[in-house]
Amino acid sequence: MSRFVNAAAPVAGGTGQRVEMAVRALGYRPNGIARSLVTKATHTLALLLPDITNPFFPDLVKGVQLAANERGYVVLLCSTLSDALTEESYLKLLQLKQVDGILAVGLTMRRPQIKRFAPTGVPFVSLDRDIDFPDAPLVRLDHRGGARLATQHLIALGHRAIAHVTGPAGLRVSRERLAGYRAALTAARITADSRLRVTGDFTEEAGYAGIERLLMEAVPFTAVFTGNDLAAIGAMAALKRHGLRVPEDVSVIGFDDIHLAAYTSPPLTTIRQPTYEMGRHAAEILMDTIGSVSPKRRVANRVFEGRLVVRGSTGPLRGGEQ
Amino acid sequence: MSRFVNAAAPVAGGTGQRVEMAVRALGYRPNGIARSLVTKATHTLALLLPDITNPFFPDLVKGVQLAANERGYVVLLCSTLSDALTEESYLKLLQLKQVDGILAVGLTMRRPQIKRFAPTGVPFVSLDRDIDFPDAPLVRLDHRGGARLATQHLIALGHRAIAHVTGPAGLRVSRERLAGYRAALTAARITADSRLRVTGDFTEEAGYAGIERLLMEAVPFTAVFTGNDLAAIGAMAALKRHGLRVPEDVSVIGFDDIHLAAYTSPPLTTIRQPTYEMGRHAAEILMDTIGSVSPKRRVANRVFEGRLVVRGSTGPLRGGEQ
DNA sequence: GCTAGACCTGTAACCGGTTACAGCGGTTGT
DNA sequence: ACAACCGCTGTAACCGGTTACAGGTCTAGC
Repeated sequence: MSRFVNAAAPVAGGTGQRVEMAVRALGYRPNGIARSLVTKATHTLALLLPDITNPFFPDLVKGVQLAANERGYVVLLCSTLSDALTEESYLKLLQLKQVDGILAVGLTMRRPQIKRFAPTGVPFVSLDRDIDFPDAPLVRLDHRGGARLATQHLIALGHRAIAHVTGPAGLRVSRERLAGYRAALTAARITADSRLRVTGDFTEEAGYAGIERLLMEAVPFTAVFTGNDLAAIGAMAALKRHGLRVPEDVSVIGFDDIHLAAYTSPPLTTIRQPTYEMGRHAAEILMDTIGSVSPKRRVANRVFEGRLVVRGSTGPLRGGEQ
Repeated sequence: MSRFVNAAAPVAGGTGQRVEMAVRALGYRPNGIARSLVTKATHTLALLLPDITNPFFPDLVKGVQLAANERGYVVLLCSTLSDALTEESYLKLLQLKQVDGILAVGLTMRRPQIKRFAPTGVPFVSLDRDIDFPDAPLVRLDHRGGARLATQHLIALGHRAIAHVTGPAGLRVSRERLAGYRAALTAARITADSRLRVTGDFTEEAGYAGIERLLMEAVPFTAVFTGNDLAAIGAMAALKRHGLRVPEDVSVIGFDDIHLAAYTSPPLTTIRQPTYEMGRHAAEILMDTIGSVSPKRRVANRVFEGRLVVRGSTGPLRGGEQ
């Protein structure tokens, strides 16, 4: 039977035909569970991410998905809601389900929980993780570099009073983007004014609120670099609401280059993150480590670079005061 | 063992402790595959959809996901790319993997393929399917009603020359929305001008191209109802590009109410589709039919209604000509 | 003509759980 | 004091495949 369906061993003509007839007659459907039990391979990858609703993720999921399918793998989607407990319970569930590998984006678990999981030996790769996961390759974006690019772009346009709406406090991504922003400022000999920095959380609401707060505190600024595109969209809405034009009065630059960034009004200038490629790459190195007999062959980490995409939301500093 | 981990039968105190110690000492991890082999339940749902990248889907996925998790199910995501062959091969793969149930959005498979799959008896529910799937409950939106609502809104604002950028030709969804558009026109005694109808495909590009085509052909219109929000966003970009203001010169209404509709400029008036709830509901009836011993208890179809969400992209007809 | 080897087929053990059933000690009722 | 019964524990069969191994034919070589 096994020999037949998998064409593993040569089967003489007559026998082959007989088996085939039996297969048809009985309506035989192979059972992958039984197979997995003995082969110990489920050809299933798990993808853990905080929330599929974040427009940043679908492209990544697609990359993972297509790469997986090409090699006959299937992907299990898990929404962690950025909750460490959910993450941990998922991890436990996934090893119960015997997935062949796990791919996680933005884990928030703390070290003790990781320690508990790490020894299980399930191949693991993380995307943009926040903390150290032993022996798991990491694929990530150079957030610092990207943020520097964004800020430099604004500086090149003549802006000096550049505000920054950050991502959620405590996330490494937020810190790195903030660091890039500061680095660019310092390099241009602009002293960073801490009043120009407001904490957000990567949502439109936070972008909107961030601008309102800056306006309320009456700190003058002519440009804003938001932690991501969603926040930039919220920021533009808030600016418009207060009668400020983008980019004439205030330039806005985001981060991620989500699909819709090209269709806002004005179209959003941003830092493009090669999301699809990152997902694809991550899935591929994961499947590579699954296939390899020696798990010791550590795959190197990989960092992708962001790219500046100039659209209509940024413009040169105007002569007058804001 | 089984008795212990599942607390199925009473276990005397002493034995319980001994087992627990052994579990710890040996680092025992239960194997769900072996369990599934005998119980014939994998606690896995599959969700087939065309392309996760379409902003309409993430909310739906989230609904499915959360509902599934609440009952201890896990979801397998499959991108069919709207390709009948991919759909069929996925279906085959899924029954190999012994998923407990399948949830499909917008299948494009033709009847013979369905016939081949149907007898397998895997619980199935479809969302917005295009063709008949025997004995599978269907959850869908009343697209016709929603489109009517949208068109009526424009009519109520005084518009009479209302264009429509449709969805992909051949999709039932497109036809139903078109039918709703026509029904509203007829009810208001406006004769539908076929030159005002242009075929799109639910993308920004199509919305953009649709407007350009209308403008090029110089058919006067003061309002546009696009097949979905993405197309509306593209349409607004095209209008702006040609110096037309929204909503002063042309009103635009979309369909779906994707997350970003509230943040376009102007914010998009649209028909809200309760995507999250639909996903949740679909997952729930699927799990219900899995649990029920008698598969004969057909769950009734369910149709959700769209709701008009008025934002800034529609306004009253201005006095002058367009 | 006989033996070695190649090649195919049948058989049985095994993957790691669940479950039906048998067995055993202890308690209760009379 | 004995039988009936109850509750817990041990055992073995089974889920549906894969795989190692032991035959059994058939051909080829000497």
